[in-house]
Amino acid sequence: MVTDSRTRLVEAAQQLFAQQGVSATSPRDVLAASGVGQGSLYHHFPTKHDLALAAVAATAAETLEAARGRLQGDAAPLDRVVAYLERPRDALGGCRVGRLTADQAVVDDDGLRAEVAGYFTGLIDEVAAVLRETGLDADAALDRARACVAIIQGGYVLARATQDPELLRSAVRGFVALLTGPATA
Amino acid sequence: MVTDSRTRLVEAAQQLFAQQGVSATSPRDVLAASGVGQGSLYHHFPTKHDLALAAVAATAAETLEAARGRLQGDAAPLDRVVAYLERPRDALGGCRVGRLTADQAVVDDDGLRAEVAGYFTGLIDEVAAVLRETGLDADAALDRARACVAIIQGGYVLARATQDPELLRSAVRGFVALLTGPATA
DNA sequence: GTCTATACAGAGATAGAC
DNA sequence: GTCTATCTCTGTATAGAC
Repeated sequence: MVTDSRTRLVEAAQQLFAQQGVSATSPRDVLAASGVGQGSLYHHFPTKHDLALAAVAATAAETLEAARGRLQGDAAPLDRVVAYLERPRDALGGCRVGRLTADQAVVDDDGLRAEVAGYFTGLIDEVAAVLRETGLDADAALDRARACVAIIQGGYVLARATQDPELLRSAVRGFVALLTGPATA
Repeated sequence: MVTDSRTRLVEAAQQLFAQQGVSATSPRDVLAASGVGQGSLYHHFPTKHDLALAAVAATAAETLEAARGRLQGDAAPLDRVVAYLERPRDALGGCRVGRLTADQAVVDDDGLRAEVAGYFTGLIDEVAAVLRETGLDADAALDRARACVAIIQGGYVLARATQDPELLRSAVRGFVALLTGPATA
């Protein structure tokens, strides 16, 4: 079965949003990338907003699921968090979800922002749950989980600003050294 | 002496870029905000790119200077870093410089990106220098300085995503607890 | 469901008068 | 140096045939 127009449109939009953001991506761009005709786009998605919502929701869900997979497993809790932090990333591309927070049109739209917010709260909750397994109390685990997620997002910013993936790795290294304590530092 | 057109244009552009980013801000927006006429804009800045360069450079320089001021002083080195991290910030607005890294047009432009990169490398160097005063070796200080800068940038992302300034403060709290060690944690 | 053609606003810039 | 008028291209969407 050939992929249908609707699916191709959403997948093309996801890719373009990851590269250029939502505001900078036009319906025409999506049409060209998907190979679908103009009539089809506006049949499936009456407005650009409808398409954006579908694409952002799909990206947020996929990304959160991947992270959840990594944070679960048999390894020791702290090791799983460190493995999550140190996982290879497309540093120069940036986070497909996090970058959207710089797009004012996304933040100003309740529907789009809810998808982005859901990704981050879901990810933070997951990390916090793993940290609590280490014996940390709930409040400290939440602060520390937010720091874990923030260090990745901030590392992306540094890497993109300097066009040097090493800055993401370096920031993570500095953080992990603090996280694992004097024993490993 | 009344502020001249050129200055008013740059200041208006700085404000608009902080709110909407570079790509999303049109020359017309800048004209309206500055109260200057169209002829003047294109007299002082032949293209939008010229104006963007002037405005981004000004913002990067101002922001870096402000940070330097905070990181110098008589307090103990680690206290100065913590004070820098914990300083009140416009969490929902985001970093005026860092947010630009999500704008592909900025990253793809060597001139604009150089201004953004200069801000971050300057800031990181400053933090690293202060951390070395604590006795940390150069490599560890650099990793840790990058983590400090990244935690702020990442905290902004979380705060904007959830529209809740508390997430920036919480991420910083989690990081500072690790940074100041068991003594304060 | 999909196609082509068309509409209309705004972005970015130029022209030429003052 | 500053003004108004104008130009072209693209973003976003609609119309109506197939």
